Amino acid sequence: MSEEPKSLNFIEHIIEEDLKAGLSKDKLRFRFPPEPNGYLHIGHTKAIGISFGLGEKYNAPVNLRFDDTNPAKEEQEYVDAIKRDIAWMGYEWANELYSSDYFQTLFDWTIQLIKDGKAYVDSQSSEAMATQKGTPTEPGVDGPYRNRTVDENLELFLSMKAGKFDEGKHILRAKIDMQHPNMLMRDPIMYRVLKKEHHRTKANWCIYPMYDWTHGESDYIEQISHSLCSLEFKPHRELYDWFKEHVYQYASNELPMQPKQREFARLNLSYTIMSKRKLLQLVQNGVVSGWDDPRMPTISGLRRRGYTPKSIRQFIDKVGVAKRENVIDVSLLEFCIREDLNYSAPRVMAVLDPVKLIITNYPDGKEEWLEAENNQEDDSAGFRKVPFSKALYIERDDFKEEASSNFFRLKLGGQVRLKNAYIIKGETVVKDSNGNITEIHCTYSTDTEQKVKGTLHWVSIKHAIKVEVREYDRLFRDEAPDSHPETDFMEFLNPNSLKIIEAFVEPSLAEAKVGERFQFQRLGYFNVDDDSTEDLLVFNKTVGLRDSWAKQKPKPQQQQNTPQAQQQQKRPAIDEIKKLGKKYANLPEDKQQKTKTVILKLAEDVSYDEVQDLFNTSVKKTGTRIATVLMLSVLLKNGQERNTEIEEFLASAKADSNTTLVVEANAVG
RNA sequence: UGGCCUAUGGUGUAACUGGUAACACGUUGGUUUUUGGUACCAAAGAGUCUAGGUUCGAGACCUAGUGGGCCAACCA
Repeated sequence: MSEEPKSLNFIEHIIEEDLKAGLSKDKLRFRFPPEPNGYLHIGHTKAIGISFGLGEKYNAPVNLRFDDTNPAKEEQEYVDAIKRDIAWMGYEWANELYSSDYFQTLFDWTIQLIKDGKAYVDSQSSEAMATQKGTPTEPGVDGPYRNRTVDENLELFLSMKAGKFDEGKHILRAKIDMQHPNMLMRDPIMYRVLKKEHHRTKANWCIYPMYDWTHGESDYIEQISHSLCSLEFKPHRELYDWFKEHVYQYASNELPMQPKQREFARLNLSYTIMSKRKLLQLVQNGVVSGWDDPRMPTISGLRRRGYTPKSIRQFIDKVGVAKRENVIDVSLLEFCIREDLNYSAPRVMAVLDPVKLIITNYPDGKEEWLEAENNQEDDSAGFRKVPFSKALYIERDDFKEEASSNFFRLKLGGQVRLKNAYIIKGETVVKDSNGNITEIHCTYSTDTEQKVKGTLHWVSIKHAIKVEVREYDRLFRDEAPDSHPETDFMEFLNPNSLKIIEAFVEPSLAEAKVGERFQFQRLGYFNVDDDSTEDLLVFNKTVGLRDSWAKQKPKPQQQQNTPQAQQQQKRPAIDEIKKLGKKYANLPEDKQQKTKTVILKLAEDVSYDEVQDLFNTSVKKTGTRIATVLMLSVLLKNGQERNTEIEEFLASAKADSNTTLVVEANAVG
């Protein structure tokens, strides 16, 4: 089987070029560097997929390195959860490492930097330092302690390490350039005093290195070839390189490889939030049951919801890697899980919203065990038996007393197939005093060869198992809940994101184990939740089946073409015309006429100044010039006075080689 | 009043050293079907933000403009 040569993303291009330029393939090494301060979410799976994916592609080691330099926020619980999630995704790390393992090396290098006059101790308040630092648009100024002697710096720093100072009294800064246009280069902090116990180094240290100092040097120590991170770290690269190049002077013999940081755009998913801080808020406020609530975009939440590792990896693969901001539609994630489960999930029958169906010509006490195919997509899946009897449940939705011919389900006088069983015909209904249907009566026929349009799923009431089904909707009603500066994301919470249903399933599910996934036929994919007990099975709805019937139902009132309409309204008329004009010359004649009418109409909203800008459009851009002539005709008609600019433009248009342009220009006169 | 990144169908990603846009999701039809699922077939949908330039030729290169993003935590 020949694989299609898949096109490379920009990171793979960089690696290929490095390889071509002489980098030995066995020097390739990657890393995934989470901070253990929260659970991994779907956004992280992109970063994981990129670095571990590269490792698989080039057969290179990938380290799992915990970036644990802030004892105030980090916990062992998160370390464990992160390892569990990455392993579940099916990735294997070469080494489990911690930045805290490098604290001593980092410290030693720091002493050298101080001796070389590249770092100094500052003893001001954080406010004073912030003021001196300037803003993105204004340069900073040097602080009063910037020119301490090497000896003084050394002594102070050693005292910091020895615990002689309280938090906040002194910090160590790199000495770079307070006027630098990149704020990160304005003497960034390297160490702060933190008298906190670290989850690994315990009380060994009371000074802790900052991210920029630690992260790059950790890459360097591990001899990472390509250090991949998300876009917001782009400005850090300059500092990353600064530290790296200085340390390289001390260690190039033992550590010859200088890592290369490259940045990609992080993943955003519509209708979900991707900030660890905000996800923590949902957990702490009890909005969800925990980090692994099936509505959470965390890996553990998706796992509990029934997503497979394969589907998530597939998703990440389809999403691609680039540098522009993006919002992925959740429908792509849903596609990936359906695609996977379609091949692997056994089919069963379950009724979520039951109504009783009595087969009047079926003998009272009789029951039959009929054969049912477990998965028509998988020949090895085999068959099982399902019980059939006189009284069944079917979905309330699957019956209407009367309906048009495009309703393929059961109606009075109509025939329909019961999946894996017989063909039935709707006869009468029984209603309660409110007019609600309580029973449907029908007759059955054993001639299953007949062609009928609809097939329904069902369960035998006598044999069915009562279970709990949890149906989920999106957690937020807004497409981008955390992108509104005015409104807190919590305002967009969907109050109906969880629906608990009492449902009935076929008896073969009695043995279902936690985590097992099924297709409830005609409904969707479900898995057995951790909350299941001996007495009650609990199912999560992972995702519904595609439903082209549901799509037909919404009344034609709801026009959903709003995005385009909005775009056109927002766009200034002049821009719209430019765009139309650009392709004008290449259009067939009938389309040209239509476009012309549109341009003439839009031109009513265009000012002379806007048109004037286009007078010196280059000669070869005929379409734009035709549009300009058309706009001009409207302006002149509306009272614009002729001036020399206009005359010159028209003259040049009349002299053009393009006949359409000449015709339009002559029409203006 | 600065620096950096970015701009391709509705969405996401492609287009090897420049040779006139491809794939996936979604959408819409159709065929098959004991799941209104799956599978299969087909269609619509962008001419690559705008302008200028280099070139025989630009989505790609250069310049400017515009839109979007990031940068002022003793967080990572």
